[in-house]
Amino acid sequence: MPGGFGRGRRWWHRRLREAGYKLTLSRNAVLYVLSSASGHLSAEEIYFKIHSIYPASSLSSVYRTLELLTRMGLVFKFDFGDGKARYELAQGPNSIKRHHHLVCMNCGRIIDCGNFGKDEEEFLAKIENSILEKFNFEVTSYTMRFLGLCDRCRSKK
Amino acid sequence: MPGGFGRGRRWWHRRLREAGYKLTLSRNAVLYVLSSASGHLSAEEIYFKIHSIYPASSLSSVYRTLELLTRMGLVFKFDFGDGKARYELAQGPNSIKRHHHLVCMNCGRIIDCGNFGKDEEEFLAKIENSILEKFNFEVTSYTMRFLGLCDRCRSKK
DNA sequence: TTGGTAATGATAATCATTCTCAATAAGGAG
DNA sequence: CTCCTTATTGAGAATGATTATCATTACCAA
Repeated sequence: MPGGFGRGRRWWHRRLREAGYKLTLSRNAVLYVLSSASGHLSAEEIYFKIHSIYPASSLSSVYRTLELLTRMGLVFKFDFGDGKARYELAQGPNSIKRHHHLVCMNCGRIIDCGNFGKDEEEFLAKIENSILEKFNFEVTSYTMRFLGLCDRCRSKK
Repeated sequence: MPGGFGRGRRWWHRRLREAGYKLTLSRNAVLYVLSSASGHLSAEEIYFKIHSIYPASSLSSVYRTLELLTRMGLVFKFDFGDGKARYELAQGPNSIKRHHHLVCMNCGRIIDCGNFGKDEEEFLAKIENSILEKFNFEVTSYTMRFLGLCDRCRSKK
C-alpha cells in the first residue's frame, strides 16, 4: 500500500496516476519528504531523510524520481553552483509560477524570497509580451536570482 | 611575452596586474577566447578553442583560471542544468550588471536576452529596496531566467 | 489472485570538476 | 639582459555528483 506516510491521500497521488505513473513507495516518500521539509534539499539530503521513514530506499531511485517529478513539473530543480542540484516541491496542488532567491556571495547561503506582489505582476506582464514579440519565445515560468551580501555577512564587515 | 594573441593590450591586463596576479599565457588565452567567441562556453569548449592558439594548455588550468576570473568578477558563471557550467565574459572593462536568459524546456537551447530598459530599471529600484528592508540583503547583481518554449519548438507543435 | 511490466535496489560506469606535485615561467631586483 | 623567487602550470590521479545497467520486485488492471 504505497500511499503511506502522512495520513490521508496526497494531492500528488492523482497527478501521478493521471500521468500514467505508478504510485510507488519510493516516489511517495520523496514527495512526502519534500512536502514536509521546506527549503532546498539536495538529492542526498532527500535520500537520508527518506531512509528514516523508508529504509529500503536507494539513492538512484531518488534521482530517478526527482528527474521524473521535475519533468512533470511537480518539483523545481535549482543549481546554485555548489556542485549539487537542489530540489523544491512546486508547493500545493496547483504549481506556483515564481521562485526567487537571494544568494549570498560571501557565505553561499540561499534565502527564499517570495514574489513582489503587484509591482512584479505589472513588470512581468510587459516583459512576457516583449519576449514573445522579440524572440517568439513563450514564457511559462521564471526565476530571479539576486546575488549580494546577506544580513549576517553585512554585519560582519 | 604573455600578452600575445589579439594585437594590442587588453583591458584585462590591467585588471589582473592590479589584483596582484600574473598575466600568464593561459589566463590571457582564456580571456581572449571568451572575448572573441560570444555566447556561453563550457570549460571544455574553452579548452578546445585555446588549444588552437596555445597548444600547451591544460584543462585543469582552464578551470583554475575560470575560477579565478569568476572570483574577480571578470567572468560570469552560469548553470543551466545540463551538468556543465557555462562562462561568459563580463563584457568590456566595466562589468555589466544584468544577465537574462531564455531557456527552452523542450530543446534546452539558451538564448541571451538583453535587459528590458526603463521598465526594468523602475522595477529593479523598487525590488532592491524591498529586499534590503525585508531581508537586510544587499543586492549587487541579479539574473532572470525565463523557462518556456523557443520559436523553433513552438512552430513544431 | 495473478501476470505483465514499470519501477526498484545495488552497484558499476560516466563525466565534470578539483587536487597533487614536480616542472616551468612571470616579473621584480640587480 | 640574467638571475631568483615563487606563483602558476601541465599531467594525471582523485573526487563526487549523477546516470546507466540489470536482475529482482511490487504496482495495479483484469
